[in-house]
Amino acid sequence: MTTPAPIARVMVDSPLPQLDRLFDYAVPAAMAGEIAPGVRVRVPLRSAGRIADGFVIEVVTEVDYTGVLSELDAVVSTAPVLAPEVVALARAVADRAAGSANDVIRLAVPKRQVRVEKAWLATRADGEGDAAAPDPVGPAELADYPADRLGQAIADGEKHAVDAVPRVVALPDGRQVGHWATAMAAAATHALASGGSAILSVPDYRDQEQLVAALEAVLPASRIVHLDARQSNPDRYRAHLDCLGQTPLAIVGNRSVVFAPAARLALIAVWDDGDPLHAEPLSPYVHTRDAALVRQQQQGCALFFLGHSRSTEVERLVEIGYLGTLSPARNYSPKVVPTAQQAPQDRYAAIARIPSTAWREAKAALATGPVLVQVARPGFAPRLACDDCGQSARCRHCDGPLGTKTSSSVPACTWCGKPAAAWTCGNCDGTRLRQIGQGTVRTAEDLGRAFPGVRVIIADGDRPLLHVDAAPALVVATRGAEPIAAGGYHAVLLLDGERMLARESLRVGEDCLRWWANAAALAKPGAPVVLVGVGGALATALATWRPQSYAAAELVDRRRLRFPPAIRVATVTGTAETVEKALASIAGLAGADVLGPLDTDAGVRAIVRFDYAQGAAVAQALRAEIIRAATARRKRVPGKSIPLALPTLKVRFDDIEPFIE
DNA sequence: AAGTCCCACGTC
DNA sequence: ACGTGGGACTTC
Repeated sequence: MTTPAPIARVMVDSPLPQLDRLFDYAVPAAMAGEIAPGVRVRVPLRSAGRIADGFVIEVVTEVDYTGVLSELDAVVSTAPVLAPEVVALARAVADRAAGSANDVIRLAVPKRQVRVEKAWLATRADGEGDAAAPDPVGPAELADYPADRLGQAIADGEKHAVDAVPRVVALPDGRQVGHWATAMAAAATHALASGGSAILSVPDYRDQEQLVAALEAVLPASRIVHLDARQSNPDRYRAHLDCLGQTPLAIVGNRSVVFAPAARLALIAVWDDGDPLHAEPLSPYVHTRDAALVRQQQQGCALFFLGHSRSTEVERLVEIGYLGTLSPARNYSPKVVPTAQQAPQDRYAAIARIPSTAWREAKAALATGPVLVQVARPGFAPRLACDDCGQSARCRHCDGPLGTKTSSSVPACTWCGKPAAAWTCGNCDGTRLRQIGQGTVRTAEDLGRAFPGVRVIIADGDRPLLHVDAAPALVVATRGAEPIAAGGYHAVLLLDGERMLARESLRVGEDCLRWWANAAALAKPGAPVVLVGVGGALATALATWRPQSYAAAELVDRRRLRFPPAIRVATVTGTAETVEKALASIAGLAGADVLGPLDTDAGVRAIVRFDYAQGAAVAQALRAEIIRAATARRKRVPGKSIPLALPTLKVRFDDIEPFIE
């Protein structure tokens, strides 16, 4: 009996939507021993001359294709770098967003590094990886949550919104981290102890630093892997290869870590899912949260969304019963003091725009420890305007807004950085500039005068700072860049609430609450957190430490207005013709409506709104239209022989940018 | 995207 | 009758 000839089903790496599917190739006898799902191959495409890269997805003996099969051109390497569970995830999230699985795979598999790969293959051949017993892991205690609840949830593969404890804790080695990091690390130990991996996604390197520190306190270093954008490509590739092994690992990283290989996955935990850094800016724009939800469904692992506040998306999932909630065993609310703008009593406090309550709290706290001052923007004067007509000053080169970085520096563009030496107003020909607003630098200078003799520390994008000590100091930081103070801040002043709320976005409210809650969580227990100049529902939600109530109220509004995430949206951009056809293709679907189309700089744009239940149908229909637009014959302009550019159609799901309240 | 086939038109 | 150039078509 002869064994049937193997056929490799290959995902060809191409940006073309019509090629985003499997192609079947005969496997030459010489390659039969080398191919397996996940290996990189080179394949002929269309004609002998053209060779494309691809991944073997399956090896089968029978296929539906009736034509003559081409043969694989070459096996690039025998390392199975594209894991089957990653293929399934890429396909599913791409389908959900009417995008290409290839685009997701490009995010999921780092660029090949030959040396790194050879070294990995060599250790694998030795049997080293699997033969050596992995360092043992015991489940760490999840103090502050009801006994065993989180551990049980992981064992049972439950899905939860987890309310983080707003405290700073000291690790055994003395490092200070947010309590959330220790909770996430402890959850990871439960996953690993049960024989499964844990994927831990955080928005930025600052959070990653805390999480890694917390993990190192409870896990052997051999069980921790990081995969993030700041790594060099060889490091990233090495980490990727490590994830392919059989040893359960804690895999830490930023948004793309949800696509890391992890065969026996026991837990996905996402920290602060409302942070915009969790939104993937590359097509098909899959958010960490959505990828995590899809992957949980496919692999049946536990899923936690941890946060000091709650995104409206997670609140929706809680309300429909898709996610449960896990809260700390007792109340850990920070002591929040909302303060309307009051006339400051101290002259210097007036200059520094600090109301008297805040000034008194800061002064008292500075006797014993550090005080955090959160502001909206970095630099000295974040914005400049014409002193004559008041119009915002813009850059001559790129039209970006001008600002100054220090009290003495030349005004410069905040986008392109070019100095604006001899500025004249585009509106009235005025030449004098007026400073608008106060950034970290100016606030620090003003506070230095209001609190003479006190050490002032600045932390913002230009001056990153992760930690400050427990000695008295004024720490002026932009939102999201706040350092952790040893033992917690003795007072926290949230200064620019009004300014932050002035931003035009559907998410201002939840963003502000997230920024304030994350800053409040850095306070020492019982230390005052003064929210300046903001009242209403947001101030109440922060003061009562019930951010989920705010999210729930926000969701009520979004339902009334049919705004995301009450419904889903797809932004459809293209030519008048392609957009019209795309809209026609979904016209019959119940629960879908269309805003537009209207003309924009990027072409004709329409926004489709639809219920979650219609998501698959909408995505499928729009995907078909994308392929149709990409393969449509070029049309000839009557009378001319020049072909028009290919008709294009772009579709982006769940982008809230177009929605402004 | 890009190689190949094919048809139409042009020239001898 | 034969050459060639631009488009349409397809990718296992």
